[in-house]
Amino acid sequence: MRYSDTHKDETRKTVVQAAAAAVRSKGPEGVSVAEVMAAAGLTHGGFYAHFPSKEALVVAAIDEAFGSSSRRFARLTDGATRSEALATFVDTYVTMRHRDHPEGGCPVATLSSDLPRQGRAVRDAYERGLWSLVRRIAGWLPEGTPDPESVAASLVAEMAGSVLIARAISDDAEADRLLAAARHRIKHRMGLPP
Amino acid sequence: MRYSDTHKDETRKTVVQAAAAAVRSKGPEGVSVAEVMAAAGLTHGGFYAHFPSKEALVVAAIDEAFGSSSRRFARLTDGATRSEALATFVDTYVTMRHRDHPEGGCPVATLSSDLPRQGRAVRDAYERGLWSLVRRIAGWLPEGTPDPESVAASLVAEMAGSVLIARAISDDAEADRLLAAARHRIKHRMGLPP
DNA sequence: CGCATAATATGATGATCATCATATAAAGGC
DNA sequence: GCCTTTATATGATGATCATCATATTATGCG
Repeated sequence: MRYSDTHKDETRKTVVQAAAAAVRSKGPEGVSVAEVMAAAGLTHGGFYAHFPSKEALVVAAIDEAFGSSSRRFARLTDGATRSEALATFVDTYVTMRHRDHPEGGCPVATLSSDLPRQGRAVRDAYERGLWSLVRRIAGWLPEGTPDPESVAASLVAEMAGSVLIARAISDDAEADRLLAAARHRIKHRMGLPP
Repeated sequence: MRYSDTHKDETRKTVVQAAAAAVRSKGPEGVSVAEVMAAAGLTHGGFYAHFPSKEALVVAAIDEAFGSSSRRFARLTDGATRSEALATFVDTYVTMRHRDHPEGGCPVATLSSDLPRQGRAVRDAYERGLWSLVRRIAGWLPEGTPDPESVAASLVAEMAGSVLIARAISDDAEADRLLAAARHRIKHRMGLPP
């Protein structure tokens, strides 16, 4: 073994992270293999030593995107009560920062409309990530909430939809106003303090 | 004038309608000029006699998509009261039929994540259509609703988000369950009868 | 310090696509 | 029925891209 045992794995990880950002900012079709490799500091040629196809990269990128969001929220809500965690989530998600940084944001608010056009492997990866997000949120709902998964899915729908709409609005102040209103409405509905 | 005055206009309209469907089912980048022309019963060559660029076609397609949705709902809600119109809208939008037919559905639930990556002309067309949808819905809210536009935008967010999520869920029964739950929750919140 | 090999780079290849140049066809006035 | 003009078709062109074949580099063992 001429290179360290971990060298290739580390390279692969770098590529996947570059892809996770690129896929979110430019879409699965909008990004080229060469571009991702360049972003990872490499050239396109070595790509097929790491992935059997571009689709496999997209799958890994989606897993990574959901995973890193998930890890970030786990950190943010560590030790918080259910309602604190939920409030933190809403306050972090429905924001101008999220609107303006799709590359690091929630894949649901970035890839949703591309998804039905992707191959099965990509759709499966997305669905896995989506369910894990929904289940996490369902776990933050008040105990005894009936059908918590569908409530959580509705919440994700409204939050992601709000960010998507805010992205379509060119006027920053207007977008900000809509996001703030959505945030307050959601928190009010969930019985959270403003 | 060797062809009838309206011949070219009619052809153009056919092309735009084909594009409106194609853009929604395959995305602005996923669709090719030749494909759209073929769907309209033509070959690709004549395209530039009708449009200066593919982008111009996408703009026209988005206008048409929003316009035809808008005309359909105007027909459906003709003569209805505000709350009837709103209920009809929710019951038509948050459905499996809409989930399964993006090509004829709401552009918000189909193009949202592609949009930030498009050129200004396309984004402007989308924003125009989005605002007109939001204003239409705002007009159906109970009189005296404060900040009706942001309430309407939230509604669109939740409805479009629900359809997007339902499209990501491979299990039809599960998707149906989520949509029904979202529909009931939205109507309940708006004070509408189930 | 050189060598075997894993990791990456360079450089095709063939496909798809927007765009454009040129050729053909259709349609109504004469 | 023919001829002019408008509308459409055929057929490049150059760009981008996924994929693959081959060359080069870098690493640590002997």
